[in-house]
Amino acid sequence: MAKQTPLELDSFLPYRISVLANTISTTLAGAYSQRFDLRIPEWRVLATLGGYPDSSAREVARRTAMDKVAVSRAVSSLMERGRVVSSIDTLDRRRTLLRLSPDGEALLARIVPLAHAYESRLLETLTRQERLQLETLLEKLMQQASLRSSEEVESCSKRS
Amino acid sequence: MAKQTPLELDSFLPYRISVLANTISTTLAGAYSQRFDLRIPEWRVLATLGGYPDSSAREVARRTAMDKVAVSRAVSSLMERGRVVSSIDTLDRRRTLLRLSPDGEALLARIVPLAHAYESRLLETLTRQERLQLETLLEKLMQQASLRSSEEVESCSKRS
DNA sequence: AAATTATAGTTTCATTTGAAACTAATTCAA
DNA sequence: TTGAATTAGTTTCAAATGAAACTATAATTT
Repeated sequence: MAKQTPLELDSFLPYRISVLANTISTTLAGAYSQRFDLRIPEWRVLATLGGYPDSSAREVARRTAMDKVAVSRAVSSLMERGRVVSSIDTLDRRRTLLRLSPDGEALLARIVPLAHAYESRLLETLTRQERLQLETLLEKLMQQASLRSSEEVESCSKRS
Repeated sequence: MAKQTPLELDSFLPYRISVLANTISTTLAGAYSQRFDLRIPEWRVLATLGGYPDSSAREVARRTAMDKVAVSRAVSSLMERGRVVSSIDTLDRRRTLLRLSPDGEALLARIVPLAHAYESRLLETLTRQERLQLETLLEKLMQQASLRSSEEVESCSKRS
């Protein structure tokens, strides 16, 4: 032990969550990325358009918490491969409405089971109760995480 | 609802954890990155060397789950700024032993409270019980996540 | 209705990242 | 012990990412 609590990285929550998330993303992406030639941002757009056809890029960005550049690139790539088709919104010609092509639908239909299987695997060692707890915890953490977290943190550092 | 369960991204666990982790990392990094001219990989190396002086780059990589290239770059940058010093291991001259300089120690001492404050903030809405549950859940999830997750997933996709 | 401001989306450029090749030291095997 | 295989760490190159500038359309102000 050192001066203060020396910050054991292994038990530091932000770090643990980051490692967990990374492991999950990488593992899951590994299951479909090369096989379907689909990177994570594309997968997210695909899944979103599956649920919300005729979204604009902006709407997809909002739903996925991706930034608009990432969405733009993912959409281009999906369109090149014929997985997404677009049409101009006649009411607002700045907007492009996006939807899956039949190919895109088919691809999504193949990946969804993979995704669900992986999710099940993650959850399989949890009891019913623990799954409910997880729900609660994710919600609470997400809420705290996205608060402008600066106040305490800043005041801590102002002096020194 | 569509064909099968259409994969609502908002309730898809891998996605939720990824968004949470991203939000946390970004927020936390925002609190020290520009102020101390320290990026996330550097911060991780710094924190690790604080706890485990005279680690080799390899050891740091293992502890932080970073890859060796990232460690190498972070170490270079920390050394340029005089925050880390190195010495060659006389028993194995391939290895470089790393430790914090006094400056590095001082920097770490300033950031640790910020990190702890942010962690506290994340946890502050959780009851004592929920914190224990979180502990259990993170462990279980991490264990499942890092299993070669392929079996089920692959078998699912082989056909179709 | 002309000029200003705002919004949707793309492109550009600079930075970050990762994989693979590389250098140097060590260990193992014949 | 020489030669092959390992291991530590760095460098190189190509791909991914993000911020800011840019284009085009729409909404607002005067």
